[in-house]
Amino acid sequence: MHGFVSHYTNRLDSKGRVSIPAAFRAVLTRDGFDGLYCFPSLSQSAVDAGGNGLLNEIQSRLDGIQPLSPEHDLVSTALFGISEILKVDGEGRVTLSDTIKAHAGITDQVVFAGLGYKFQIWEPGRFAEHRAEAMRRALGMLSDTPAREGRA
Amino acid sequence: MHGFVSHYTNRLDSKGRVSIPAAFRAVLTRDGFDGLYCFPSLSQSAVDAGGNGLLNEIQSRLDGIQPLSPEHDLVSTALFGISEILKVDGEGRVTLSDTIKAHAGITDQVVFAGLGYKFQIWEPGRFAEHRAEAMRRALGMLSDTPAREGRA
DNA sequence: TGGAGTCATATGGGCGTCAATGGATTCACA
DNA sequence: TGTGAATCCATTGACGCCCATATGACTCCA
Repeated sequence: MHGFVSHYTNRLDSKGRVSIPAAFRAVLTRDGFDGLYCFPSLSQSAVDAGGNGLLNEIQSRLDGIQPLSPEHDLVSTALFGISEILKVDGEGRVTLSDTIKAHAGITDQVVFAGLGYKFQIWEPGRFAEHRAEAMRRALGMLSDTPAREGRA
Repeated sequence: MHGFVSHYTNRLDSKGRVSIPAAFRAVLTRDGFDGLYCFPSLSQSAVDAGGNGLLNEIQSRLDGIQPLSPEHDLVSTALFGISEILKVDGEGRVTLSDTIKAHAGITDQVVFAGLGYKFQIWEPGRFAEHRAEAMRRALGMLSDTPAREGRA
């Protein structure tokens, strides 16, 4: 299996730690990134997370922009500056920062949702809404979009 | 990790010293630059800082401009002439000059924000605004970028 | 087919280490 | 000799690291 798929719900403990689902940890390990790269989603109240696969995706976007330009600063601020690298402990847990928790409205539980090259971390209630919305809109997009390789 | 990523908030002590985040220090050490190269951002009320990686980026930018031309003088003045090299003490702290503090509106706290090949130093309040702005505009820039395929 | 045993994951908590911070002492230079 | 800076030392508080336990799924065997 290549990427992050399926979804899992885990709890935060008293120190704010939460276990990354074992299936996702396996992907991160294979990916070779030490830690968990994550940042608030630009358009949703969720957190985008991943490893080198996600990082490469971001870097390839930045490669098209001239360094030292205001545009480059802007995008790299949004993607690198706002991001955080969380350490993963021996048990596969991370501690979410206050910034991240605030952005996603996370309190005591989170949903991990796989999106292939990355995954998202949601507050369970918001994820339920998002999921419903995503299903409706994806249906519309899939029906009038030409067939494309189904990436995993 | 190759570049400056994530962000940190640190305080200035009574002598105006502030600790460079350990993660950034690690990058600077590997980068091999002794000290901290920094200059006021041309477009923002922040300070650009980094090591050899940043210097190389500037140099390669200058390479595209005809030497001895007024344009070259202008750019090299803006990027080299205005810069300062701050000394890093044994604990990994630097003392920001008055010029720099004035430019960025820094008083007692600063945010270090990684932008990959360099990082920026902000007054926390201004960074919060800038961050929100960056997220909004980056979203716009990224979403109408042609979609790419073939991710890992 | 059912039950016991086994295993892996999720979860809880304690402790040591390091980074951030504050202060003091020494040094250089005017 | 005074002023500012650089180096050194001390404190503390967070976080990384380790060990212990619970819980549920799965296997294997009777």
